[in-house]
Amino acid sequence: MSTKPSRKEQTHERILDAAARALCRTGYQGVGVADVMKDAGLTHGGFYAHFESRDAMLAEAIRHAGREAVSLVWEEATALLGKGMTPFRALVEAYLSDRHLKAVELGCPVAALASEMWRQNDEVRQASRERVNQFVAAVQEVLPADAPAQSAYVVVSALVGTLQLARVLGPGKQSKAMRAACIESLLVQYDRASMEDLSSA
Amino acid sequence: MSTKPSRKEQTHERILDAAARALCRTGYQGVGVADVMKDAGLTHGGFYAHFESRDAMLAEAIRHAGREAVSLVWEEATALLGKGMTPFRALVEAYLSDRHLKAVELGCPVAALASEMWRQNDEVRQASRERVNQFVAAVQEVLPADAPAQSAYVVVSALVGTLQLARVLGPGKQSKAMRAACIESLLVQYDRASMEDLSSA
DNA sequence: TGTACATCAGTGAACGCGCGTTCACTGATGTAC
DNA sequence: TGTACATCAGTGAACGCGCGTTCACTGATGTAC
Repeated sequence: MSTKPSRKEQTHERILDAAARALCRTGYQGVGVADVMKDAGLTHGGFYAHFESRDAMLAEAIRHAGREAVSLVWEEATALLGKGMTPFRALVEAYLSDRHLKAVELGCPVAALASEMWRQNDEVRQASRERVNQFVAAVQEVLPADAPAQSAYVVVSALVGTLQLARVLGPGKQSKAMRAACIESLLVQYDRASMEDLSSA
Repeated sequence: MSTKPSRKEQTHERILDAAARALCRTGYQGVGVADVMKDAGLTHGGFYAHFESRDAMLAEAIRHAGREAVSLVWEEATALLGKGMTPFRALVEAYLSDRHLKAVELGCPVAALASEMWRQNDEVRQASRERVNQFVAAVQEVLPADAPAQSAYVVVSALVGTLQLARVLGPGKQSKAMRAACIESLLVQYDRASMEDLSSA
């Protein structure tokens, strides 16, 4: 079905890789056209053969960053599922794992960008909003069916807020303790079965 | 005790007002020296008589923004206290009020800046960290004494995350509903008395 | 298979612009006598 | 009270720099015959 990507498509992908990383590392305003191209092993002049504008690149980069983050968190969560955790708990623990805390460049763009999102222009803000909604939908998938409406939003807010604060305050014991407290709070609310496991252990 | 502020001190305060507003509106990287001075009714040349550098201004502006936010949220919370709410509930409802949602410029700098904080240089990051810690301390004050350790962090994360997401997704019914869900979740966890009021009403 | 040509991804110099910072200067304020 | 002078907050031109964007060009790839 999918044909082998052309030379240009491969280059495009490399630029997006660099752009998504820069986006999570430096924020929307920190992403420079020349730097991104350099990271992708190119000179800046070729940029406009790949994107209509810097903003168009940002919009694509957010989607790309979202895919990268899903793959990182999913990988971590799969390992935890293997240890017998519920899907909800695996997601929460993977999201607040040491690995995700440190891997800003390949991690969740919502955590990396949330406070800047509303300031962006329509194109970029819309792409950002979609990423948030996809995150909410993913959480919805692993929530018990009888969870109250809007629970997925509450969970996402808690995860994003906690990861952001942990990155500002940490690393250290404080970061670890506050992430653990967030996990416990979410399990108490939405995954009683896991909590009983915890307290009996 | 406090003497009348000098002309220069008054000017300094006007610059900080403008800087704090710009900071919450545009993020760290969006704050321009010339723009801030213009907003304060001055020309850009005088800037370095007031601050050693742009970063020094940012650090002061965060502290100023924190004071502004405390005053806004406190004012809103006081009104709710008058209606008989517990201090905890008043704080949570004030923080997630329509007014705070809309008043980005005068609102909480943690919500406005959290995802950018860890990227700043030592001076600015340190000032930001202190603001976070003061927020946590304020929440600690209104939490029941028997709340688990780290609860204040969990509450702050939830509040900050929710306000950020509400600003990206809203305004509209969705924003209102998700804020209400966050409030309910926090009351269930940390203010059972208020929750019983709610369910009996 | 080999040659001639068209296509096209990527190069690098150049552009206008806004930024943070510096500095010689101005004009108002306040002090000394 | 009035004059002369020192202080100092604020002005505006200038600087070097990095940014997003444009464009004429190069050199490699692929196609036609």
